[in-house]
Amino acid sequence: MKTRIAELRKKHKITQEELAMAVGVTRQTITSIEREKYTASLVLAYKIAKYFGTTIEDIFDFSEVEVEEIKK
Amino acid sequence: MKTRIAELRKKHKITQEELAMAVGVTRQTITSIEREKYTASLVLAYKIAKYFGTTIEDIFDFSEVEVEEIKK
DNA sequence: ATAAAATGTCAAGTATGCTTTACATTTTTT
DNA sequence: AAAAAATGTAAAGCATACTTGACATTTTAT
Repeated sequence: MKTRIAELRKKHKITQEELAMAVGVTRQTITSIEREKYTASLVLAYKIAKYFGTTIEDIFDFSEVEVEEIKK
Repeated sequence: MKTRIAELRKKHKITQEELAMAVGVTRQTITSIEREKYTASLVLAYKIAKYFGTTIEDIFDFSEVEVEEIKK
């Protein structure tokens, strides 16, 4: 899954290590998520979003996720 | 993790089975998430949120998640 | 140009998010 | 009250999200 993590890190001039420490994971986890090796868990996604002061949907790209909506 | 899934299901009068089918998981997965047996994955959380026409943060309760914020 | 820092990669191991199957229990409908 | 529908539970298995350790490669600083 594409994310805006690397972009936000560069904008704020922080390393993967610094972000990793702030959100409680290893630097390799941040690398893997940025490189789309795997998708962040819900809790980690939230922590990253809050760290950058925004929402999960603003950082993680769900455009390829197909969704149904409830009928009213 | 607490969620508002059961509440929204009741409000809209749909069963766990119906929600499960709509978001592409088994009925037992919905049960497990409602009963807090485990936390939904990011993609599933998004699908459920979109199904009910709202945001992840509105359905899943992150109040117990500790977060750091970037220093400006 | 060299050294240091940051990032990428790999592999093995652990934990968690799901699936499947089956039955129990509760709730709703008849 | 009985039957049907909905939900709860358990266990085993699979896939994925992470951790750890180590080294390679790239980027940045000197």
